[in-house]
Formats: sequence, structure tokens, C-alpha cells
Amino acid sequence: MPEQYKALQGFKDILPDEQPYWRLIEKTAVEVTELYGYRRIETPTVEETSLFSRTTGEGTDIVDKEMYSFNDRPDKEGRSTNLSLRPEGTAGVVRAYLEHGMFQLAQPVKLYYLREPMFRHDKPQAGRVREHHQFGCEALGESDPAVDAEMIGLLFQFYTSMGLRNLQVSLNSIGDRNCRPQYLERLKEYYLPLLDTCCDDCQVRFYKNPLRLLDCKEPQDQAKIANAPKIVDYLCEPCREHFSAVKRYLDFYEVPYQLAPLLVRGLDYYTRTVFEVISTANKQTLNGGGRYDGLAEILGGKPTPGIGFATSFERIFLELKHQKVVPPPEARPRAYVVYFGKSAEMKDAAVQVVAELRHAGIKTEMGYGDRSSKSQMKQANASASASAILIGEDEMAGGYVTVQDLHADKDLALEAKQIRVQRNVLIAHLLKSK
RNA sequence: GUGACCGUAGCUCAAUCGGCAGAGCUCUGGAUUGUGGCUCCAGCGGUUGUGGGUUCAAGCCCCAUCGGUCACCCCA
Repeated sequence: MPEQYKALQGFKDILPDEQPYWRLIEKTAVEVTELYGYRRIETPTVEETSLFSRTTGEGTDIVDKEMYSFNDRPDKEGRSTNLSLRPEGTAGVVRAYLEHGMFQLAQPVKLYYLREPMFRHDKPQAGRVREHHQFGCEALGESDPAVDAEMIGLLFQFYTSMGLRNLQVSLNSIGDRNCRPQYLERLKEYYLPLLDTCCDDCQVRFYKNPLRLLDCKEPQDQAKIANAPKIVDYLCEPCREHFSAVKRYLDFYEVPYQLAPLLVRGLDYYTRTVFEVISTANKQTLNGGGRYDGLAEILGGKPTPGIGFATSFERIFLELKHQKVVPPPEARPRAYVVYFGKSAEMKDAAVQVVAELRHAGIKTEMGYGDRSSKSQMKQANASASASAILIGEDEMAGGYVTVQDLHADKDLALEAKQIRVQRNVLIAHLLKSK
């Protein structure tokens, strides 16, 4: 016996019973993005590794530890390119924007991607797997704060349209290349004398990514964080104006945001507006997002402002279940064809009827194999079909089928829940009684 | 990457002190020849994650390994 295969660690099958949730997410995303004028884009799952290392940033865990990277097959000269399964979606979309000259279009160019797989070699836990699927939006080529507000409005409407409640929208501005370096100096000045008493992680953060000092959850460091200088107090004038406009516009979208002066995003490329949505019930971050005005330049494009977010199907799925949102169920069959008897022509007639009904757009199932009539009726019932189409000796001789109402009370007399229908008007009968 | 807890039938779980591996659900068949939901009977289904060790004897104890869950780190 060969060893049984199992899905790889952190890679999950999305089983039929879970699909209604995924369909709800997809359908809602399509509707809301359409409403806000975003157009769908799909980019490749694999890109050159450097696309991600340059944008997401050397030094981030995503690039340093979590990418699925490998060398492509060498070309004739023996050179091979290092490729990676994408860990996030923004870099590919910006690459496509530049590659296809979308900067020539009316700006902003508003794009979304849906159910796109992303890969990170993380250790799995709640809401985290190695292959996850994202819904994300990107608006490129416009720095207007109305775009920022619109995107957060879209996101919030997306969640609430699915029936999610108790969501907290956190909002902050982390400045731009003018003001953030100065703020970081201030922050490090503040932390330098306190460094000895900081937790081990913070000792590292101080040098590697000082902004994340504010993210620390160790009790010993909370007082330091509370008294630390906040970046919103150090924004340059343009950033300050931009941020206050975002907040003003957000009120028009009726998004109940909360200012989060400690909110900093993990990826290097973020500027100005950053935001995330957290489930207060589940204590889970559903998505992250923010502005990235310097990103296109990193990829060799001309300066191009941009903003985007990404949210994961896996986390939304958990949240939907946690909040007991019931997705629309799959359609039940309209008809379930049952054949009584084992003669070849009876089975032929059954298959023929099934084919005819399906060609007429009627969702139809049938019993397979040599099951007894009783067994087939049990299956018909279990399929939740509206009616059973019975084909037996009498029906064959008479050129009709017997349609039995499966929603009727089981104990009714057969005559009360059955009706003879001529074969040539069966489709019309079923369509009429739908 | 660090740590904690957990791996028994497809699913949810039992198995006393270390003493013959069980139940419910699902599925299949049957309960008067061609009739569904409830009920009843029966069947299918296992190298107890895997590999070692201790023991007369291991699902149970020990070691390793793989996997799952959760937390940290990080992030969606």
C-alpha cells in the first residue's frame, strides 16, 4: 500500500460545504467594487523574487523568512531567474499598471483582485495558513484624500453588506518621506534612555523598525508607549491637511472609524493613510491597508501615488461563522429521476429524461446503479429535490411519467401527491409549477 | 523561528489501574415484487498519525518524528 498523501502543512482544501461562504464573499465583493467603479485584474501567481523584495522590503519577515522562492529552469546560456510565489498582491498590480501603460489612462485607475492565492511560509494558526486567498483593491495615480475615504468606505460597505457587525475601523497617518524620518529620530531619542528596560523584541525593533516599537504588547513597555511621541503630532503640513480631509470625507461615508495613533503597518511601502478593520468579537484583524505613494518609483516608474487594501477570505470566513452569518444555500434539485426495474430501456428512458430536463435548464438528479426503488426514493428525499420523477413499467407502457411531490406529507395517499404527466409536456409542467 | 496542548472509523467521541478496540452520525442493504422523511435490524468502515523503546501484555508509559490546534513573532 502506498502511503496516503495529505495536503501540505498550512495548505487547505476548500470543501463543498464551505463554498457557500466563499461564494457570499465573492458575490459581495463583485457587487461593491462595481458600485465604486473598481475593475477586476488578475496577475500571475509567480513573479521575479526581486519584485517583492524591492517593494515589500528587505528586512521584513515576509521577504526574509516567508517567501516560497526557487530558481527557474536555466536558459540556453545557463542563467536562471529567481522566482517566488507571491506573498501579497500590491506589487504585482503596480507592476501591471506600469507595464501596460495605465498611467496614460484617466487617473486614478481603480482595480481589484479577488480570491487570488497568496503564499507565506508561516507557522499556521487561527486565521493564518500558508496559502491564503485575498480580495484587494488598489487605486493608482491619484493622491486625492477622497480616494482614501472612498476605499475605506468601500471596504466597510463590503463587510456590512455580508451581514458582519461589531467591526472596528482603525485609522492613522504615518506621514511621508518628508516628515516621517524626523519623527523616527524623535522616537529613537525618546526610547534610547529607556532601551535597557525594554523587552527583547523591542531591543531589536529599535534598530530594525523603530515604528513597530509602538506595536509591542509586553506589559512592561505599555507605559513607554503611552508617553511616546505620536506621529500624528509630527506630520508635515501637506500630510496633516491630507489626513484631516480623509477624516472629513469618511464622515460622509458614515464609516465609524477610530483614530489609532499607535497603528503602524508592517510593510515598508506605506505612507500617510494607514487603516485596518478588526473584529471586536473575534479580536482578529480582517485586513490591512494604506497609501503607498513611493511604490511605483521603486519599480522604476515615475512618481505615482497609490492606495490599497487586502483582506483574506480565510479570515472573513472565520468571522462569518463566528458571527453566525448564514450564507445563501446552494440550489436544490427541481427533479430527481427514479427508475423502477432493471430493464435496459427503463434505464435508457431515465437517462434520457434527465438529459432533456438539464438541457431545458432544470436542475435534475437521478439515482445511479442498481439501487432499489426504496433506496432511490430515500436519496431523492435526501437531495431535497422538489419532486421525484418516477419511471416504471406502467409509465413506459403509457408514455408518461409519474411526478411525485416530495414536499407533500409523506403519509398522504399516493394519488394525492402524484400526477401523471405525458413525457412530451414534462418540461412545460415542471417549468410551470416552479 | 519559539512555546503549550492534542493525534482512536469519513465526522463527533468512548475505552476504569497497562488486560479481547467501541458507540452515535454518515453511507449501503433490509423490515410483503413499484414508493421518501420517523422507527427498527444488519452491514461496510481501524496496522489507535508514523518509527523505535519498556513490559508477559501498550490506544494508554518513555523517546523520536510527522501532523493538528492555540499563543508569541509576523501578518491577511
